Amino acid sequence: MRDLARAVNLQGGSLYAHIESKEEVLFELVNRAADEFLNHAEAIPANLSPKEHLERLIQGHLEVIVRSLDHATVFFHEWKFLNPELQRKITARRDAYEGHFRKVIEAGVRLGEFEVEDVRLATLFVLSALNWTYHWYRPGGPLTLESLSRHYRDLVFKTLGVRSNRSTSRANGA
Amino acid sequence: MRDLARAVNLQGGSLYAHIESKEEVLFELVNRAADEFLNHAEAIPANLSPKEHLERLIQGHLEVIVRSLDHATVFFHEWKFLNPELQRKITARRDAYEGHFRKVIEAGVRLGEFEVEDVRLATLFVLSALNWTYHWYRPGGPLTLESLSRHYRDLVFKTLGVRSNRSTSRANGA
DNA sequence: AGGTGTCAAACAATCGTTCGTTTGAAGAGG
DNA sequence: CCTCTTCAAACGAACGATTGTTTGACACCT
Repeated sequence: MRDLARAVNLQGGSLYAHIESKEEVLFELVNRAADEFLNHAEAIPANLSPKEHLERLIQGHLEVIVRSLDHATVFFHEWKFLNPELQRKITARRDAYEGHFRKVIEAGVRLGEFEVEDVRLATLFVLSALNWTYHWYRPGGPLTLESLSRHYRDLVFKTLGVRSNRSTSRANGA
Repeated sequence: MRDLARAVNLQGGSLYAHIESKEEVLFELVNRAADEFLNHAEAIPANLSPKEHLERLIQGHLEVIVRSLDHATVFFHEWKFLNPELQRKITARRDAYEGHFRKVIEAGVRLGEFEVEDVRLATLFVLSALNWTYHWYRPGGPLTLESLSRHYRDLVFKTLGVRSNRSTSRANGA
């Protein structure tokens, strides 16, 4: 808390003129990170095909992680240190977010765009691959967000058994 | 430290007759978790096909995570709190472990078993999907390790563009 | 006797938080 | 223009608890 205070040019105790407790601040942090993910997902138009929709979900997800590495890290980990009631609020939002992915994959399977044995496991698999990005991606490196998004979109599509659209994956055949 | 002491029926300070410091204990924990992963990987026979080899790697990886959730959690996170020198020892072993996956994927691409644009990114993608398992898998639930391994193996194979072996993934087509 | 392991106590540092006081700017009344 | 009051914001010291670790005395085993 004293570190936080110093960051806004305050004495440790002075923070408590503005906040209730350390936990309240943590919740605010985690919850706003949840906002970032959910806002991206909810801003996607509803009339897209599952493939297009999922591509946007992937882009948004990676964008949030890459552009706000710290927020993503807090979102993925620190909610465990909230009290049970606040934890429930966060996990509810996380489940809602996962729902966006699951539903679009379900729709894709229904329309024959995807071919997947177990939608729940496939959703988990895909989201896992995306989430872990915060462990290794460092902005300013050689890999741009756009390049990462394209590669990961292709990998996800393969994972979900997309058949057509060989345009991008037929490059090197040596 | 007092909690650790109580777990072995000792007083807090008595621990220091056996250990150097808290950091030493943490390193031991993280390093032994690294052992678990590496031992599994190194026990795989060298004469397998890339597909078989990768399947064993996936099985071993998930087995370590599922059977020692706590160890895996510590391995994935707590190494960051070691001093730089000890951190290097851990990341070196992690890189070696990732190398097992990368090399087998490389070999698979070379032999035409896999079809992948960027081996590095594909390796990262696959390992990410596997690693995240510790976030949600809970032993004793409806999903057995064996079932998880099979599903994830199929998903990884699709991700890596495996063409043949439709035996397991042609079950439900309604 | 001589280690070895354990205890209880204490250590300095740090934690989140509280509290009484001071500060400084804004508004009211003359 | 000056005073007086008000009030939120900040200070700085202190709180009780907890942190990792050290110390010296005591007991046990060879």
